[in-house]
Amino acid sequence: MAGTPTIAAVARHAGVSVATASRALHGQGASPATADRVRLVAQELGYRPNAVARALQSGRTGQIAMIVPDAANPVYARMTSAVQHELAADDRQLLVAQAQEASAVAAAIQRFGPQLIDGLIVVPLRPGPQVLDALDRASVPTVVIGSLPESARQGVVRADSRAGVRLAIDHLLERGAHRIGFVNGPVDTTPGRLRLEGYREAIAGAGLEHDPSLEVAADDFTYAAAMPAVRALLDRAGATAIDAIVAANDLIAVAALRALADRGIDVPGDCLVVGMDDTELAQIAIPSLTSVDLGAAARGTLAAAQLLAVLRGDAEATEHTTVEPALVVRESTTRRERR
Amino acid sequence: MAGTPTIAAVARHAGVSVATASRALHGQGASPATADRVRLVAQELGYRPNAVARALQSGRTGQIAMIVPDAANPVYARMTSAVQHELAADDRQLLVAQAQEASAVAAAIQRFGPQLIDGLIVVPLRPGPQVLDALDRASVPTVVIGSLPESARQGVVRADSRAGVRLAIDHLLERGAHRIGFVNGPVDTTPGRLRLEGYREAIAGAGLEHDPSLEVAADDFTYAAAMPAVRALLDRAGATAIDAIVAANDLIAVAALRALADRGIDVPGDCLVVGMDDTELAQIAIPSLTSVDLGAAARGTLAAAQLLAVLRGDAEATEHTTVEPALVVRESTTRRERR
DNA sequence: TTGAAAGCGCTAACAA
DNA sequence: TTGTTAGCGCTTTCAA
Repeated sequence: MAGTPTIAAVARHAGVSVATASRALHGQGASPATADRVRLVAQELGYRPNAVARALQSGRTGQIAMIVPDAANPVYARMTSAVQHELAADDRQLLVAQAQEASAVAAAIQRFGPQLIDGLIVVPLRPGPQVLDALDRASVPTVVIGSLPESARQGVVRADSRAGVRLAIDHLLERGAHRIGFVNGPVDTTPGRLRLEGYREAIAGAGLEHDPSLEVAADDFTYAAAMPAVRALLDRAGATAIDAIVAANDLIAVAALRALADRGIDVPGDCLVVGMDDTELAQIAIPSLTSVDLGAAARGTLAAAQLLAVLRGDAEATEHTTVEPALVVRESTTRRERR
Repeated sequence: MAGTPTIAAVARHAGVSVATASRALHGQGASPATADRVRLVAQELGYRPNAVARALQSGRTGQIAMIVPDAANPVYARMTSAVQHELAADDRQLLVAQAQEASAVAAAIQRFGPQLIDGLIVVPLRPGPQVLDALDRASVPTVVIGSLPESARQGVVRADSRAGVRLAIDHLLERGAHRIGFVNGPVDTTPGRLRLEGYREAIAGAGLEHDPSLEVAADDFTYAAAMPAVRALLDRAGATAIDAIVAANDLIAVAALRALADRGIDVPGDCLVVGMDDTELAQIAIPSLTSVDLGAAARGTLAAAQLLAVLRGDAEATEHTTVEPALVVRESTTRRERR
């Protein structure tokens, strides 16, 4: 752009060398008088330092990229927002990309090579060989939100999905549920696998027998994908036979609410429902949704903080952290009293 | 990073000059044999071009920034997603920032100076003098999604809020509503102002008298902010006196559904409800929500396309486009037949 | 305290 | 077809 004044222009107008102008603007090693004059000129000219030139010189851009599976899922909106907030405190920008399939995630990671970013936060649903390989090749410090092998060189912040599901099921048992259905997301994803394990452990731990007909998996962690899965569960199990449903996330839980309502099954009167992630959706739903907070915001904050620490050289790049879940009880598991 | 090979390393290993290496990799003006050899060496070394250096040289980074008021509102998730999709086709990255207050928006615009971006898409809720000024100072081509004065130098893509509200109200009148309440967002925002105008026009156009007690405004376009506003409306107007509610967006509409349910008022039996934006929330809600599609995705796509055209030099920077609204009818305004 | 000069990694004139 | 050279805007040695 011809219109954008460079530091050379500022220096010329101020009658100093480029180096002096740089020092004056940077704040170090120029006489107060010179510094003031240069700053004034810069102001008048509307000088703004060119971030690209500075980045080339310094090797850092101040930008962090984040790859999430589904930007439309409120849980990632929450996570992203937490990351952005944490980064803003360090005056860094967040760049969000969306990729779900292993190949797309790998491609996205590769694309952020020695690029315009200083660090990377990846939320992989399916951390298979392809993704792990791409992560190992990433040329900037990387923190993963999700599960990775212990040996992984990347920093990891994870939820405790299994404990979360157990929390949900213990709660349902307490409220008198006996036949608890489970609507999962895809089992080939990390959360899908862990949540199924958590479900089976909790059922077994309660002394209930394992009934495969109570388990069903949606093709995706979305409302649309969950609907047929929920319907299949209700058809198969016989609607009255189920007295509670645990959903692998809030979108799936809301689909369950809808499917139950369509069949005239009252929640929580005839069937209890628990979601996971504790997104805004849980408050909004009618009835409002009991949900397991898997610490989305906390994970985002921790991941961002860890990445910043690594970039500052303050921390090991490979630290693994786990965030504890918490149950938030709402109407979908509470017998009605008022109104 | 010491580990990242530069083009100089590739050139050395291939026994050619840096310029030849660049040409070989770029695909122009090198002999096939040389090109193959250089590409092979680059492959072996794991060479990845440094985007920052390229950007400094070419003056473009391939990055577009977008500033939205509220990343958690599904309508912006939708818009952002559409933009990202459009940009990806041109191999560009999207950088999303969140800012709502005029000062924050202005600051965000300023921060993206001769920075790491080639273009900017801004979605301002309150395009006051401060924001307009910042927009005029933006050092990259900018497209605004929202309303701006005709004289604005920026490209503009806008929804037709007024027509949208009219669509909603005509629909409600058709379904027999007589006393239609309106739950707006903040009136000092562009959508708030236009939607209120649309409401009044439509009411007047139908020959109904203007009743200020039917109008209420939330402090923000969110579920939480809408709740007290909806309650105030119901309290004030007398719950039975209202037979339909138009909400300024889906989040507010869902709050209305909740407040009505809390009072035992059946939707759509006793009161019809229409939302705006036609987000995923409208499908998810129970009852599902009739909503006016203001073309969020279309606006995103158009804004991105226009920005790309400007960057290519194919288009005027100041084009103004309006997207037509469409009504999507669902349960919240449909008397029940099945189930 | 200041200036001259080198260089970050790359592309593109200009010569050869 | 290839190499040499300059330069994008900035920071930072090294001298003065």
